[in-house]
This record gives sequence, structure tokens and C-alpha cells, in this order.
Amino acid sequence: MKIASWNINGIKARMDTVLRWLQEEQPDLACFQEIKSIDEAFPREPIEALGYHLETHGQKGFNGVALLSKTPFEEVIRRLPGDEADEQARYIEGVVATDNGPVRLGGLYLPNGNPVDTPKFPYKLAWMQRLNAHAAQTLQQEEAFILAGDYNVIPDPQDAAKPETWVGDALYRPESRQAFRALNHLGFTEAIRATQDAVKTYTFWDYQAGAWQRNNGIRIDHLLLSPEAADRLQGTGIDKHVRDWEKPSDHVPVWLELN
DNA sequence: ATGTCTAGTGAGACTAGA
Repeated sequence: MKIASWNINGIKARMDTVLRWLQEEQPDLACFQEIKSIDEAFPREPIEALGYHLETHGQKGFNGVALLSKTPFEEVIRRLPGDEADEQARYIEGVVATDNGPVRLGGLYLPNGNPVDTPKFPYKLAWMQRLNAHAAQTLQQEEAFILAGDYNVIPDPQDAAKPETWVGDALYRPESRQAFRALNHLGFTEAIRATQDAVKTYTFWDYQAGAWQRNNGIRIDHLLLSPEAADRLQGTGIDKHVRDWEKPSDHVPVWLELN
């Protein structure tokens, strides 16, 4: 089965692109980030018409996440546990049944954290602590669990075309990278790194300054697999060609195949 | 060097967020 993650940067502006990609790639299970829509305004019907079950967790204006599946969700969790006061819609988790047992997908939109001298950076780090706690707890269930999304973390220097320009940025600060390593060390396998020779392999190119044309990208969309999921990993892909379509998102889809 | 985009408000061109 094919499982994908994509920061679409606004569902209303991206509907044609999203439908084209769904028809082309036919993921069995997918998570979207930055839907930028309240649940009531999300254009469900065209996606459902392609045979997808849809679960959204949105808010007004920005953020917002969604799950899509060709088979019904048996369970859905909205919000990242650990802070009832957190109003930002950045996490949704769902379980689907497969021939090889249940598959649990957590779709996340990790806070950007810039500027670092504002409350946004401590919010990012606190959110990562909550994510790691939730991930540790979920791993105890020993299921095929995929934690996927826009992590807003550049893990290593080779994950940026120009790492020197990211020094001091929240996406590359030592604290952000350390928290991402700690998450991995709970027992996850980072699927792209595990299967690809990640040289100049990016998932995000800024709209500004011709970043796409210059391949000035960063790799910040990640697919983390529990041991039970990693044992079933067949391969991964980055749908880089989508960045050349009309009205692209600044992120491209990343996906993996499980047997 | 930023050569940009999206959504909200509200009715034109700002702002916030990235």
C-alpha cells in the first residue's frame, strides 16, 4: 500500500493540483498539511468522488491537517495530546485495517518556530516534546505506525542546498534537530533516508528568489516508521515533478510503499 | 538579493504566516 504526506498550502487554492495528483498517484492513505480551512468549508465532495474517506482537523486562516484513505477509518484522533490550551490544528491520527493488520498514520504540521527570539520558538520546542511523548506512548502498541508530515526540521547539513544560510533559523537550530533525533531514537526509521541516496534531494523550495529553478531546497517533510512498519517498507518516493505544475505548493508529496 | 503565495477582512489594499 502507498502512504503519502503533502503540505498542500491551502486546499482552496490547490484543489485542481490535489485532484490531479490523487488521480495520478492513487495513494491508499495520505495526510495533508496546511489545509488553511475550517472543517465546514473544506471542499470534500471532489475528493470523496475519487473514492476517498476524508477526516479534517482545520482552523480559520492557517494551519490545519487532513487524512485521506481508500478504506474507512476505524479510529481518528484530533489534536496532539499534552496541552489542552493549544488551539492550533496541527495533528490528526487515524487507523485503517489492511490485509497485514492495522496501519496507524499520524499526520503532523510541526510549528515553524521563526522568529527564534519570539514565543514561536519555545512553542515549537514544547510541541516537539509533546510529539515525542505521544510517539513514545503510541510505539508501545507495537503497531505499524507512520508519523508523517511537515516537520519544519532540516535534520542534517546534506538536507539543505545551502546549509550555511539556515544557521540560526528555527528549522536548523541545534535544539530543533536534537528533538528530531530524539524522536527518531525512540525506535523510528526515517524512510527517505533509509532508502534513498539523499544527495540534493529536497521536499520544499521557497516561492521566492527562484529557489525552485536553482534547486535551492530543503528536506523537511519526513516519514517516520515504527519497527513494525519499517519491516514492511518496500521503497519511497518524492514527487518532485509536482513542483513544476501550475499553481504548485511550495512543498511536494513524499510517499512510501508498504507490503 | 529575496525575484512569492495564501487567507482574512471587507470592498482596495492592507496584514499575518510561512
